[in-house]
Amino acid sequence: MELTDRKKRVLRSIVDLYIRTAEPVGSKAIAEMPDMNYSSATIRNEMADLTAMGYLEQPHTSAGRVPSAAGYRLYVDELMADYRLSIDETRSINCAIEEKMQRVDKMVEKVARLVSQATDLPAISVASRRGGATVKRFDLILAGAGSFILVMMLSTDEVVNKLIKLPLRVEEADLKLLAAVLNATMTDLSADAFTPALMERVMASADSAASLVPVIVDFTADVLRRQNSTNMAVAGQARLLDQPEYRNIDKAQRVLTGLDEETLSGLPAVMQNASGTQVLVGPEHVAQELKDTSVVMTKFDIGDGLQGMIGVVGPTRMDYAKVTARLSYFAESLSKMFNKPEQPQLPEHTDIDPK
Amino acid sequence: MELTDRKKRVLRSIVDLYIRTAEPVGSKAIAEMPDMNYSSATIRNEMADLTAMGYLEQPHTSAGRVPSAAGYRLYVDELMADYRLSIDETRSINCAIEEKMQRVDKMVEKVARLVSQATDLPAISVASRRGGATVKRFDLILAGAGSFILVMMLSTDEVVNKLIKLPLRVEEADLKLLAAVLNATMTDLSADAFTPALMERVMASADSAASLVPVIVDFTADVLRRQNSTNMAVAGQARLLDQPEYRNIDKAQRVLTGLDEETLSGLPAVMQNASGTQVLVGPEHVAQELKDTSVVMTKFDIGDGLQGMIGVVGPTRMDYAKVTARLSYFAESLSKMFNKPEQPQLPEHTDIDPK
DNA sequence: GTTAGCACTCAATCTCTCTGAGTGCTAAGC
DNA sequence: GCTTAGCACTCAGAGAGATTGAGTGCTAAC
Repeated sequence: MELTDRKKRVLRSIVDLYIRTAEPVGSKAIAEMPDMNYSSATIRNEMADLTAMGYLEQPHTSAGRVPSAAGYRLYVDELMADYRLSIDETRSINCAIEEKMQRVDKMVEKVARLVSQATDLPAISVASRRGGATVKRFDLILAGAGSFILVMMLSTDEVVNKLIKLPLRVEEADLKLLAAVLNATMTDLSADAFTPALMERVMASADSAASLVPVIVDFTADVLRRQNSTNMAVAGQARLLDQPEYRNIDKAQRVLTGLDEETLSGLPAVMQNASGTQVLVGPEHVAQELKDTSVVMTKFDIGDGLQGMIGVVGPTRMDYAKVTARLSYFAESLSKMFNKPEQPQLPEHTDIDPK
Repeated sequence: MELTDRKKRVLRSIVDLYIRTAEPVGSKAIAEMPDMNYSSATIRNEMADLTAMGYLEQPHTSAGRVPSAAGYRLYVDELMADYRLSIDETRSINCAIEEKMQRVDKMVEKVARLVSQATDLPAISVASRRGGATVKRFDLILAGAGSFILVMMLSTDEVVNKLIKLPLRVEEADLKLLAAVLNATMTDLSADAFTPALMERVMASADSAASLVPVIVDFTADVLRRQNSTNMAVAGQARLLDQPEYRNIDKAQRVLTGLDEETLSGLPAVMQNASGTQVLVGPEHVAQELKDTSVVMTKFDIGDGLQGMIGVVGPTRMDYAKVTARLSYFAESLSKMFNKPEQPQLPEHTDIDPK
């Protein structure tokens, strides 16, 4: 059977209406729409065809039709109209973003909260690092009898440090020597180069300071490994319960259980090679728990070798056009914000962890 | 009317049973309990009295009784039996804790998740700093033409750093001078000492390096302020829906909305002066959204000037004895873990933020 | 190809009754 | 004077029909 233009128009109207009402859509409702100059019987025939083709489903005989996953897919890819953000919407998104974002983890949390607020749905926000970091330079600063500070400049232009306390005397001279050794042997190595063999080699060259080596090597490897880690936050889970499909507690619970950082950790991978805004409809999903939801995600650039991602989780019947529009605008604004010219007066980014 | 011993026994039995069943408790059920050698009629009289005294409530005439907030209060403070953890329980808590916890923010998240798992309820975990930090020492390391690294050792024994890039040449000599000035004027000052006046004083002494001062002063003030900040995580919100009282979506939604970091930020303050495990029953609450829940919280010591806190949010009818027991055990284990003798082989704590 | 008409289906809603758990009160018993 | 058996009363909740109405598929006429 062929998917005529009229069939597409009918399908589109059905999805639109279903998105608004969350109720199965009947032939009469479609026939009565302004641009639809056919009787309900005709629409009924078309609907029967669309059902046969797999774009619609019928909860039970005497109910209207509901879009199937394939129906949504078609809608998202071809049929849906662009949603234009109102000035009010852009303004409220903008001023939400304006606030300073300092640490990455806090930033990720805040972005998640903002996105959730802007879309009235649970939101995810991720910051992940591209590629492996290496150490560009080591410095050691004596800090007291048995303690010194290890400072590492990374290839990402970040600086990482650690106060190391040992139950033995540390001399200024040892540190000087050790720093030289470290800079000679351990710079420009990625995380997986930190093997026991390397450790031995470094210890051999370190001479009288050999006892300090293990702590440093372990720590360095740890930091590099951690550089590849991703930061993720979820916010606004409770908003899911605003959606009529989750008035059913068991459904709601299943989805809410799936809405934590651990279960969602597979999402960034899906976006890896994708660009622009991505819509995952129901069954295409990663996490089992989310099988009757949809996820809309989009990437953006944070700068400093970081890759940002924001996304929204909602019922399969969500207003894709609106959500996509808001998400894209959000992503664009965030990209701009993070990549705007640096102002020398202000710290451009912060490497602290107020433990 | 006097609260006789028998009345207390009846009340206790009612709360116990209600905690188990989540159903209003009738006189017959109490009368049939092993140690209760009275007829249901007698119990009925006692229940009528307890209702008059405000410890019980009646959903409707022909239903049983339900404990009121006052009833729970009395139960928690006086009546409830100690719950002994089974070996299995302690073991599973222990091995959950065993995993290494590295960064504070990650640690807080993980603890929240563990606590939630151990109690089957949504959990909160907080790490907050006691008292104001100061800088003990400044170091400046030249890192390139227009950039240098600022390293600060704090009174908390933490080390914080920042790579500063400026659109001007920086000389080794300037940095030496500046470091001396900073160490002379800006050490041992708490966050609120960082006024514009201080900035001017420092700039005056900094001589040729004066242009570097603003960035440094701002950053330092910022770090010190941030040192007082608290880290909070919430986990397992979805578990709330396991509880029969939250089969009602609207109730569930209200509470879930209240279960985010922002709304709960008032909780730590409540614990400020309290010690041991604290039970907040319903109306005594901070957040409006949580008015028909209870919160059980307990403090523990993380070391390094950090104060930990874990808590659980659940229906007013939660198994206080069990939750309290698990929480206390958890807190104790965490205290032990964080304060165990340092092992020189391993980094004892980490000050990085892999932005 | 389109549409009016009609018989059919079936979830949802409403009404009504019934059931039983639970109560309060009274009067008899220890 | 405390305890208890007994009884009348209340009322939420479950279950059984009956009713409604939105929606369908099919057919025959336009």
